[in-house]
Amino acid sequence: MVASSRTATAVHALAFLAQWQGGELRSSQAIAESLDSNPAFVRRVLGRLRERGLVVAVEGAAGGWRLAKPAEEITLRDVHAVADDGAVPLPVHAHPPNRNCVIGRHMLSLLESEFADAQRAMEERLAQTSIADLLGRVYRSERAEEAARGN
Amino acid sequence: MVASSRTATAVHALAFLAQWQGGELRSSQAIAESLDSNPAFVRRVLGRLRERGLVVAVEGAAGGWRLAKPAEEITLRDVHAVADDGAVPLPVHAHPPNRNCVIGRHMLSLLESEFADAQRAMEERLAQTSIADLLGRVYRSERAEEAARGN
DNA sequence: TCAAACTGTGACTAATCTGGTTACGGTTAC
DNA sequence: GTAACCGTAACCAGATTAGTCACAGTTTGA
Repeated sequence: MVASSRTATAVHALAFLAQWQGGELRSSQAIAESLDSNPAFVRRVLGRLRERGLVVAVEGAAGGWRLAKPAEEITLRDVHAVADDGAVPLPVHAHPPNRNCVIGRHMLSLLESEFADAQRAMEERLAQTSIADLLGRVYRSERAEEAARGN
Repeated sequence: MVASSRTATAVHALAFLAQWQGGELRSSQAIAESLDSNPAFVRRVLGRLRERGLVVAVEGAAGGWRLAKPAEEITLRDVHAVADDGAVPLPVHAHPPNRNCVIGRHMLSLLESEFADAQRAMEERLAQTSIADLLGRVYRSERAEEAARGN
C-alpha cells in the first residue's frame, strides 16, 4: 500500500500550533522546520485544513497560521477526514466483477458494506483522541525524559 | 490514497472457491472470469494466500485451486493480512521529524501508537466476518432478488 | 509418447499517487 | 518600497497499482 502520511503531517502541524494557546501565528517555515520538511509542502497540507475550518491562515508579512478552534475540539478523525480527503483504506474491486456469476453479482456491494464498517471502526478510534490530548502527552513524555535524565 | 484492491480480489476469489464445499479444484481462468480479470493476476494474488496456508494450488492439467480450510475459519482480517501484506492505512511521518523541537521529539511515537490502535479497531471489525458469512449473504441476496422478480 | 491444461513467475506497460522542490504572483507590516 | 509571508502551479524521481504477455515447469490422459 502507498497511503499518504498527510494525516501525520497535519496532526504534527496542528499540535505544533497548539503550543501557543494565545493563537499567535506561526509561519509555514517554522512548521516545516519541526517536520524537517519544506514550507511549500506544509502550505499545501494546511491549505486543505484551512478550507475546512481547522486552521486560519493570515497572508502578508507577519502572517502565518493558527488553530481555528480549541485544540480540544479537533480530533484525529477530523484531521484525517480533511488531510487525506476521501481516503479509503480498503478499496473494493478496481472494476465491477462479472454479473454472470452469482458471486460477481453480489460481492461488490457486500464488500462495500463490510469495508465501510471496518473503516468506521478505525475512524471512531481516531475520534477518541484530540490534538490537545496529543500535546498533553508530548509534554508528559518530555517531563518523563527530563526526570529520567536526573534534572 | 492509493490502497490496493487485492483484499477485495482475494475475498472474492475465496468466496468463489467456497461455493464448492467438496473442495473441487477451480482454475485461475475460472476465477478470473468471475472477477472479470485475467488468470495471471489471480495467480499472483492467490499465490500469497497459498504461501500462508489459506488456499491450496495443484499444478498440472486438471490442476487448480481450493480452500485450504473451511470457509468458516477464514476471516476478512486473515485475508487482508495476507493479501495486502503489511498494509498500513495510517502511515506516520515519511521521515523522522526534527528532534530539536519538543513536538518533533515525541509526535512520531505517539502517532505510531494512536494509528496502530485505530488500525487494530479496523482489523477487529474485519475479523467478525468470515468467507462463509459472505457466501451465505451472497446466496441470501440472490434468493431475495429472485423472489422480488416473482420467481 | 505427446499434446493439452494447468500453475508459477519474470518482465513489461500506462496510469496514478507520493513527498519534495522551485518559482512566482499576491498580500501585508513596517 | 522592501521584506516576509501565503497561495498555487509546475515539475521531479520514485513507488505502486492493475493489467498483460510470455514462457518454463508440472501433470493428466489419450
